[in-house]
Amino acid sequence: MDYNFHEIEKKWQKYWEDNKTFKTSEELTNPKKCYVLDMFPYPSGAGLHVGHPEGYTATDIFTRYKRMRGFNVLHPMGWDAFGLPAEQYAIQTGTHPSITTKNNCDTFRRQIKELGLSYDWDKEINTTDPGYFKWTQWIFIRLYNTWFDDKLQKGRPISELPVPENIAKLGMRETVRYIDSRRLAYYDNAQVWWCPSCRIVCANEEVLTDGSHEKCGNRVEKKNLKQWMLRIQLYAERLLKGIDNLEWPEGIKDMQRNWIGRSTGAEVDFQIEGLNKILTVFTTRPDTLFGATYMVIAPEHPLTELITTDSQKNSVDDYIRATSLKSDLDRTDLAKEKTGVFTGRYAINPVNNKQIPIWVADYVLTGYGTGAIMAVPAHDTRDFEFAQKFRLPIVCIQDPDVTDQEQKKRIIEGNECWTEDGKYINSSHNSTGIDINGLKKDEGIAEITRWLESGSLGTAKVNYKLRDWLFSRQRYWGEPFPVIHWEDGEIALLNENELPLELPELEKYLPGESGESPLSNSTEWLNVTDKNGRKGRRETNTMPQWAGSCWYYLRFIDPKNELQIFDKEKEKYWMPVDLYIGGAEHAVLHLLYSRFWHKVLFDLGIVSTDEPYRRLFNQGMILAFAYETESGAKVSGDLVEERDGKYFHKESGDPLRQIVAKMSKSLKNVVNPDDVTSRYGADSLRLYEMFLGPLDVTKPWDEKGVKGVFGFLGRAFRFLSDSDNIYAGEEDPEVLKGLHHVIRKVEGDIENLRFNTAISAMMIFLNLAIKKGKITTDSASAFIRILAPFAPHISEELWNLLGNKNTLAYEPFPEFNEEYLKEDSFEYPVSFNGKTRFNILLPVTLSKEEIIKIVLADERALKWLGDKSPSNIIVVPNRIVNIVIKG
RNA sequence: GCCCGGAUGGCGGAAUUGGUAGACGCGCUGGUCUCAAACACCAGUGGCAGCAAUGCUGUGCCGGUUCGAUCCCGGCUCCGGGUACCA
Repeated sequence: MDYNFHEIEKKWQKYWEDNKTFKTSEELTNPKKCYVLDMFPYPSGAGLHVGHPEGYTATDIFTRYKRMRGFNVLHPMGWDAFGLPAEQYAIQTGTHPSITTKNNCDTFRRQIKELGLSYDWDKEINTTDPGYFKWTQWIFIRLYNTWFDDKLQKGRPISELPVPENIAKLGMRETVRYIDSRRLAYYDNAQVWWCPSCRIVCANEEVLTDGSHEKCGNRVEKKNLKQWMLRIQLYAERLLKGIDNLEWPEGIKDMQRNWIGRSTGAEVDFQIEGLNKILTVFTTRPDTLFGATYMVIAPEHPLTELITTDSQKNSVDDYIRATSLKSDLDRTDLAKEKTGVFTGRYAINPVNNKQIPIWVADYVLTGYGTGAIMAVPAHDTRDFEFAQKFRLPIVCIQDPDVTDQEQKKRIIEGNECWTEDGKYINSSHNSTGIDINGLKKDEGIAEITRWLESGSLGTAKVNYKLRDWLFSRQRYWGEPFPVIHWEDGEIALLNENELPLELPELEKYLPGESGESPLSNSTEWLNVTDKNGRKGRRETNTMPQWAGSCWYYLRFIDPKNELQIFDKEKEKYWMPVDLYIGGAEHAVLHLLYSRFWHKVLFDLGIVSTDEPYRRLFNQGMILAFAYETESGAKVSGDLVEERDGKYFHKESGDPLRQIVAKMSKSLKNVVNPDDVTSRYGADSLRLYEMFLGPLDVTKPWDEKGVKGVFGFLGRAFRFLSDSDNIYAGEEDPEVLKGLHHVIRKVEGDIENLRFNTAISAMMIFLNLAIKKGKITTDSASAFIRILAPFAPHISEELWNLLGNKNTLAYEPFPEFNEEYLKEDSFEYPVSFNGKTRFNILLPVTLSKEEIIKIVLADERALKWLGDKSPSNIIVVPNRIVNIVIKG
């Protein structure tokens, strides 16, 4: 019978849909549960590209396998549908984003269904649905009404926040201000990145290192705007610690750790000479205080103006003005050349009471630590550069652990910077009583920190790079904040029963140039009056796209619940997510934000687990071939022709080079899954995406490669659909061994997400079966069931042809039997001095001595030995024989 | 600069983590079928030498450990990702 994949795939997709084959069981009694989640897509207008099915197929194989192993499976799909493209389209065409969104979702859903993915479509969610974002707003209210108890390291309801007496005494206004200062969500005047092209603020994380906006590629600027912020910083330690117990790729864990950027050190107070003020610095190296020869404060530091002496005022003001004009891009770009100005003022080094000058320089950042540093040029490369440029003293206080005497000399003389360990020198002082000479770094840090704390000159301190999260955008197509700004300055949140706060209809979607959201155009929606006649305006910013994706995995559990965010029992049953697969581009932001929300919800008793995603896996990107000329100019795919395996420009005839690049519209190398499905079928597409290589690496798409798996499926179908090849009775021992081998291989490979080798093993088995010409019904049945998670349509059809009436989706996955895998002989490779010379088939029961005897008696061994005798013979049972000959 | 990956035939990739390098697939070559092509099927296929048996060589480069190294150690080169004056 011919492999008519069109018909087969249509038939079974209809069957699954009609029978709701993949509907999640609402019985929460099966102790074996498995929640398998894909990173849900933003439904763009372009439709699916071949990158999407990669992750989706992987999770689908995993879930289909788990179902066959008796697990109760939750495997949902939905749409992260708020976002800029739909809004930009609305600006251009006037089409409401909800219409665009709906159309795009319909396309995505159709395409995904055509891949035969076993989602429970009754669980579908859409972040733009008021029934969904009602609960996003609800969580925002929770964040607003939560404070972080530093002692307990836990978020608690704001009603439980103790207000210090000295603040309560100051009255209502100060009390409210205090409480507001502790809320996890706060409204603040923030210096923010502004993208003039998108007319939107961006989170720090959305600005690339070259100063461009991640979304559009245009330059961003700094701007001061009142914005909503989330105090993710307070959760830094929890977020960091939580990483350790996760079954995530180590690389992703490292990225999150680096992003949180914990560093331990101390805050040290320096008296400012001639002012009754203290300048506090953060340092990771308090042990190097004796080498601190100057200090630096950031230009934006609040004390800068005060510290500056009259004589230095002009030059400092000029410097501050110059840095404020520099974009942050320039500031980091010019990292090589340090700049700065002396303030005219001195501070007192607490370890030796020495006067040290205070400088202003933009290599010190306002946002990190205290915005001021003590500079130890001998032991910090940045300070060293600065000191060299401005001829500031460089005092070495560590005898470096180096063997090179020349280098040692340079370091001790202050001509080279040393940041590694060494014994302290020049590190004692009579009047302060401190002496760490001779100690090493770890001891020195501990000793000085103890000394600082005992004299109340400083404290041990932990700092994090992680910044608070800028949580508002000047956009229409996002979740509205459930917030009203009253004319008297009060900020009030809506009551839960007023949710969802929906978006108003607009005529114009264009945001204002100065940074106000398009929502400010909607006067009817915007202006509110309370029952006392007090006037107010709604918050016109909307939430960033991260908001909806921060908690969607929770809503999938109970998507239609109108009364609660989800049913508590269901949450308890399904959480945590057992396997989460998506692109590595979300390694930091989405996963960190999401973990943060989850921890807050956990602290408030809303969810039952501390972490949302137990096991994470990142699929690699799928690249495509592209073409460039000899000079490296890229050529659009439709202008390329192939002749004899070489590539030429269709118009100019110039020879072209084949390269591998990201799929992009401009290169015209985007592969549309629909094209592949129509030519080879969904099963082939699925199989090929998995066969291409390991799931986690980037790999190039090669259309020709699909033929390989298509051929495999075709052979499988023609062989197994022909009843002449299937017989009842005893299986051939070789086939039986092969079958159990492939069962074991596929089972292990699915658990470890190594689908490429699983497919290869199935190919090997099929080749064997075809060579033998026939297999038993039992073997055919088992083979079809191990193929099913990978290529479900063809498997259902073959299962049906085998005489089964029902879907195989819940049939047991075959178990391998160790008995059939046992070998009674092994073909030993015999090597001489490590080089394999011949193979010899021996029973596995032989002892080492017997093996040596037989091998040495073999005439091939005699040939290689010649007249020499072996000095050593190594026998590794069922592995290898190695004969060592000296000379 | 720092952190994390990676480098294996013409190509995508395998290799039980120290034990026969190149599984499986693509491509290519030859053959069967066909008027021909496509499909399908059979055989071959790392490189060099040889009619062949066979030999030599071979996992980015240099060195080391080992009976034995794609795998471990030291030193490089190149490529990819992340991050960047974070004190």
